[in-house]
Amino acid sequence: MAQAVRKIRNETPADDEVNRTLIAALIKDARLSVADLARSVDMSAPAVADRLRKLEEAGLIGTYTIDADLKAWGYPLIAIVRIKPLPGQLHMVERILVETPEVIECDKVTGDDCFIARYALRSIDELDPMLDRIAQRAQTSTAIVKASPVRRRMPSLPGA
Amino acid sequence: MAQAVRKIRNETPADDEVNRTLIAALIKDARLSVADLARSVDMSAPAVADRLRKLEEAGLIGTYTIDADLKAWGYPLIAIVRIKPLPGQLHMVERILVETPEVIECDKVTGDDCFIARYALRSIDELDPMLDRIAQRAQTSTAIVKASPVRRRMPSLPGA
DNA sequence: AATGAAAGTGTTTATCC
DNA sequence: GGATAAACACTTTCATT
Repeated sequence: MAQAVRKIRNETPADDEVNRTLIAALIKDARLSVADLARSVDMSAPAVADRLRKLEEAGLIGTYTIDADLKAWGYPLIAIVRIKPLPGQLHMVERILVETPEVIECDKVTGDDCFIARYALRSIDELDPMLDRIAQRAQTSTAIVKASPVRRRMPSLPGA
Repeated sequence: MAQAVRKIRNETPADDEVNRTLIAALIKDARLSVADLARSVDMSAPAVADRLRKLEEAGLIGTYTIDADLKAWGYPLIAIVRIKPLPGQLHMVERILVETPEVIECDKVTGDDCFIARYALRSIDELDPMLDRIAQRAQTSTAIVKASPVRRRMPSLPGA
């Protein structure tokens, strides 16, 4: 009975303490072996491998990837730029943003500004040339990141 | 001679075609076995394991982690909020941002606004309550993400 | 949905080049 | 800095519950 109720409410595989533990462990170290993960939740390796497969299918685990400090990659400066394309220039501006490797993230948003882009820069000297690429096609407003009180993180898991 | 010159210019381990291949492969799938990575660059597994260790030490590989679509986690909405704390409220505002799990990224920036925060929201109904937490302490300006032309990515590797 | 056992791979250390 | 070999550990499949 309680089992049936639980099943109905269990919309995603993360609505389960074990799966939340596995995901939290993989956020910290995506290369942990299935054997290690299994030991940490006191289960067999095949059972954990099966859970991982289901978490991947459900999208709760999207991809396994690496993170690195941009400073170590030679990009000590981050700029956040609000971009308001001039009439008729929206598609061209978007294309330039997508094709510029220094643009490490770009969102299209509601409101007066249309795009918010994050640039990784090797030095402050790169900022002007970078913005010149869209200066004729958009109004821009730039902020330089001085500190990052919250580094990229995932929010609480569903059911946590 | 050429070897010596190359050594001098070789400031980081990524200034090397093999290492760039390894990093690119791990960005796509951080769980690739050392054996698979070794085959992809036509080297032995111990040699590749040694390179990974050095890339980790140099910070070019920071952490192995997972990425997931926030929709699959139950957060279909992203808001980007510019935050200008009222006089004397800066530290309290920063503390609230850090302690709010829905704030998945927050940068302190130059210019008129002080913080730029990214919120993951379960529904549009969550937006007002979320901003109310800092409304008495800061002026805010909110944009809702409609699309993401550039999803989080790393810029070009040094030497690439 | 989980376990245990077995076969196939992968990892790691030591040694040598 | 890289290769090989051997010991050890992990992964994956299958039969069972």
